[in-house]
Amino acid sequence: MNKPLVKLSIRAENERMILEAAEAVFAEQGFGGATTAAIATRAGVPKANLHYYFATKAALYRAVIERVLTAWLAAASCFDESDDPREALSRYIGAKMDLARSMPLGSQIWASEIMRGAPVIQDFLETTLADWVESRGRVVRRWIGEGRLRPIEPRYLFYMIWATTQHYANAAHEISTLENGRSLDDGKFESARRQVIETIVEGVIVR
Amino acid sequence: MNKPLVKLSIRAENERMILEAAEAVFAEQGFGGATTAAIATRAGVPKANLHYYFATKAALYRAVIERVLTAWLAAASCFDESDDPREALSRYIGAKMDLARSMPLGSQIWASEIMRGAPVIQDFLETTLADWVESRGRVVRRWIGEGRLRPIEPRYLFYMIWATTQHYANAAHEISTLENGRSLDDGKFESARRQVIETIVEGVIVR
DNA sequence: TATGAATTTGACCAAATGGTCAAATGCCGC
DNA sequence: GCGGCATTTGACCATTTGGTCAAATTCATA
Repeated sequence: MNKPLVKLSIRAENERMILEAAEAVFAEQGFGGATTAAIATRAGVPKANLHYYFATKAALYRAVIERVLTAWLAAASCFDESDDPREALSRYIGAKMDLARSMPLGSQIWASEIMRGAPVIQDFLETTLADWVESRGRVVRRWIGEGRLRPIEPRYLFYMIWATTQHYANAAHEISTLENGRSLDDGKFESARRQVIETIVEGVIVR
Repeated sequence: MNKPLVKLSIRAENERMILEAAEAVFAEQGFGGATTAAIATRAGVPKANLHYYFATKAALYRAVIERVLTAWLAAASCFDESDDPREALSRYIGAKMDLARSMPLGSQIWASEIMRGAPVIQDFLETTLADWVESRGRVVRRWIGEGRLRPIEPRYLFYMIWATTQHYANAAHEISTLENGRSLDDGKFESARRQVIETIVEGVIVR
């Protein structure tokens, strides 16, 4: 029998619980600082059970990273939804902000993976990401040629977008400390989102 | 005898070597992933000798963090060197870029400290940083009132500056992968620096 | 150069870590 | 309800970890 929408198979359900716990622990402690015991406890299963579903800590980590990667690709595709620079950039930056909002833990893991020298996602950086930067860089250069964008280096623009949007996930704790101890509610996040889009777009667009 | 400029005291010299090694290991592995053995090896001293100078791993970590904090304060003061928004922002952003360039490891440790929930620097966030944001936020609001800046929330501007500049340290590996495997040379870094300043300033200034 | 303090270090330890295993239990189609 | 598979789990293990210690060595200075 199979009622995936009502009750997932035992395997699927347990893997989901473990992945969720792993995401939280990896995000807060980093790969090195995370322990399988802590993850198991947080998931509410004995450690041996965790190792039944994920053979090693590294394999579990890879599974977590893969989810983030999928989400990254979805957001990246938003860049192509328009040929107008203002609109394309707005959409892309907005999608990245939403990603940071909806997957803060995944975004943090992404950041610390890169700080470690990307041992797991190096291949992704060299292939998919490099291609994306190359092709979207050409689009940006075309806009510059058409006099619609100021003469900028596309990569440095991408870095700025990635950095700023990710910051709302990576530094969520710092931000909530500075916002009277409360994390951004939906309204405040929405104004931050608008301001980030507006500032970057105004910063590069020719009026 | 005391020739501090030619030969530091044994203590000062060894502490420096250990701190340097610790900075590298903490930056790459995070607090949890770093081992005192790895730090000692990198510093070229036996582990027991490391513990002679720094009683615990946490104490060593705190000592490393303190150096970053000092550098942060120095850069922060650049905001006040002018009353003209374009100039003040340019100077501050430039100083932050230089900080990321000159202390990339420290910046990475800073970032992962905040991702962990700032267990060590929470006090700094609540006092010094909150005060800085409050007072410089007032300056930004004054500029807005004078019609020199577009109506923005100052904090979101600071977040953008911090995020973008730090990214050049945090994501140094990702960046060098995207720059044909070579890390930014002085010339490229200088253009990135210029573009970051220009984009943010143009993004918020009223012309 | 004698002396007390600072430094060095190999050997050691208890706790924590990632991971294993085999026995027990649950589940499901027949 | 039976047989075979998936799942669960406590006990266990080798290695690594942060940290200690006491004996040996070096240093500064009187």
